[in-house]
Amino acid sequence: MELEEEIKQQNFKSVYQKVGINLVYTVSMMQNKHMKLLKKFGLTTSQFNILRILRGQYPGTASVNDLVDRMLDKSSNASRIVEKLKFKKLVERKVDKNDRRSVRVRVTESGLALLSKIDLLDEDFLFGQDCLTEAEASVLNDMLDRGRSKFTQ
Amino acid sequence: MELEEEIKQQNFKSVYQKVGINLVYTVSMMQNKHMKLLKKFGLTTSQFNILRILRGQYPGTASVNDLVDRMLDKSSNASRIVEKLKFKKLVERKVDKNDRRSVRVRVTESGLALLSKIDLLDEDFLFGQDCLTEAEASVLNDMLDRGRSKFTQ
DNA sequence: TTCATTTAAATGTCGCAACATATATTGTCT
DNA sequence: AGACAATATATGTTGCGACATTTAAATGAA
Repeated sequence: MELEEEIKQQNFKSVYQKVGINLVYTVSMMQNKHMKLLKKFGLTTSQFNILRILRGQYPGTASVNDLVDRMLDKSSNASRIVEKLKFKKLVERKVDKNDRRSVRVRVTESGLALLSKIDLLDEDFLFGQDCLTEAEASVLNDMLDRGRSKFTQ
Repeated sequence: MELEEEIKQQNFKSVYQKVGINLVYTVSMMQNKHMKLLKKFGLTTSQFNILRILRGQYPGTASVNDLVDRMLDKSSNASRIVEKLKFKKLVERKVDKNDRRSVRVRVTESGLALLSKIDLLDEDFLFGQDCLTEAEASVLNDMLDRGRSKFTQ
């Protein structure tokens, strides 16, 4: 369905304004649906993102600081999120021997198992071949990269 | 800057996965920056969205239900958001004469004035001609429309 | 060594969003 | 009319995110 119908707004000032609203609206729909999926596994979006970053490091570790850097939604609460994941035994923490201010976080076996269960369903949240050709997807990535340049602080 | 650098992740499973992450990341950057602008005017994103919808109806009104329907981030708290806007004298409320369950909400002069101040700065939050040609922007809108079809409930 | 500065993480506080439920009014069926 | 469902909004509760502050440890300069 076209955006105009979905949000019951007929006129945009420009095609650029429409892109802006379309981006926000589309991504918020994606995220809402994804959130509902994650909730079935007892995870919030932030918790899931952190687990995924940790999987990328496995069997190595990441510090809380690394996590903040790499999170899509940079959150100042990373340490509390890690705390919750630890409570669920999805990650383990250990003070860094070389720098005792720092904490090394590693995803557990059980965390990896949970992630791979979610992986199976996660494909559904992508614009896939049914929506875009690979070439189109590349173009889209490029446009996003160009657009994002305005927002890097 | 390319996504890979920004989030310090080198490999994606597919160009489609990269599109997904790119969308989330780019929109979250847009929104963060927009939020900071709105905060200077004492508004949250939801409050701003509601004001804009009401401007679209001006000098007419919208019910709380209309607002929920048209909000980009559908919120069950629309009535409390309206309450806050009323407290700031940016909107006024009146019980519907024909259906006394319903409330008619209208943006005030002062609300419109605030919106037009924000309008002046709002252009900066768009992918503009500096990023995309009009033709590209149309293609982007079309791709988003196609992608979004997977998420309509 | 000592003291200020920087860095990493944790914590306190506040407001908003999500979800469930309540209240008031209207519509519908018999 | 009376009972019950449907609709529109409001409200109670809970948990998370944003921001500021604190604690602890490392670094660096005098």
